[in-house]
Amino acid sequence: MERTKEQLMDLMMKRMKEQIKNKKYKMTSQRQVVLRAFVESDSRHLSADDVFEIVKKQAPEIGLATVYRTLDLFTEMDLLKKLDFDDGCSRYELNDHDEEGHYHHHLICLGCGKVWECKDDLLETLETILQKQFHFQTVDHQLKVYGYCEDCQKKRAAEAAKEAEEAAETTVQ
Amino acid sequence: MERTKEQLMDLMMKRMKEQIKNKKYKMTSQRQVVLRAFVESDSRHLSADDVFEIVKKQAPEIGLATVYRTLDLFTEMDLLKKLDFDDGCSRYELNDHDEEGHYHHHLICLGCGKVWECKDDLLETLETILQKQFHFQTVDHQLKVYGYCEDCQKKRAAEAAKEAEEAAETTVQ
DNA sequence: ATGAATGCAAATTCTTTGCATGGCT
DNA sequence: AGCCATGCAAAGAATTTGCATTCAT
Repeated sequence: MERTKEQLMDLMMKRMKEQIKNKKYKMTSQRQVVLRAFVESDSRHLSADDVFEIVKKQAPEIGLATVYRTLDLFTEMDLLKKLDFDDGCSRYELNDHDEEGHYHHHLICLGCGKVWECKDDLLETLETILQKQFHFQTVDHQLKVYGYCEDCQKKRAAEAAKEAEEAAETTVQ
Repeated sequence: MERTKEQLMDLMMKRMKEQIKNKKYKMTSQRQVVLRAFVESDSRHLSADDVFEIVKKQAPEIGLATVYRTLDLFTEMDLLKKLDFDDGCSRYELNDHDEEGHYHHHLICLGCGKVWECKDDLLETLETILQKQFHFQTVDHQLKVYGYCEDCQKKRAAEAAKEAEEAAETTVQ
């Protein structure tokens, strides 16, 4: 069950390399260093600037813009998850989805802003459980559900069909 | 069950006036106009700039800064709820919590960005229900829970006690 | 009359972009 | 070689702040 940081780094690197092969991306030292920042860091939720500060130690010449671009890319690659804790900047966490579909939730303290995590084995009477397990006094919650509405599902299906068709033509040629 | 816009406006105005009495706030025409923007608007989730554009028609001299300050104030007063749909700005909605504790959730389409609302009668197998009721294909969700951690609960309790004490002293004098 | 609220403009903060240069593949 | 990725600086966008003035109480 336990996994060392090296093993995690290897796993994430493997996942990055898979995607780099498929798509037209390149492996760069900057990208490795950014990924490592997340694996090594003790704090789970890093902002672009947090990452920048960490990464400058290993690669002093790196630019903040590169960090932003890398975070975007990793999010698109599903290596990271973009989060928002209402603290004025986007934060990111490693997306190591070991158990499929097991999200975790974020408890944000209105007093000190600290963020706690809780597994989602339980979407039962949420607040009762938060109270019991975390002694967290819930004031409010906001659930955001991301996905595709009916229209966009159709659009995407149509696009996928068209792409498949084009791919087939290319192969024939 | 149905409520006209005038009734809603009256209700919200009443709630504002209550708070203005208690605290040291003042009733201004700008604040009324901003509140009205939310009551009258057909779109439920307004950004600061949306509000600014609406409100300029009624009060052309108003400043964007005032809109921001008013939105903050209303949020603090619990008249509005601050939302975040990942579209680069904060949005606000009327907080008319008729049925206590009945939140609603936001479905954000990854394709077109449209936002849907669903009542929270049901925090059962979420995705199944979203699929059935909204034909919404869930890809991911993010639940944010706001409240107070154990430490802050203690701090707040202590502060409340101190304030009560001071108030008592003042009364005695 | 007093202090809170406003409008305006400048300042901040986070993030993105343009472009010349460097570095994977 | 080709072209993606980088660094830097400038641009953008959302939000906040300072300050003189206005306005509610």
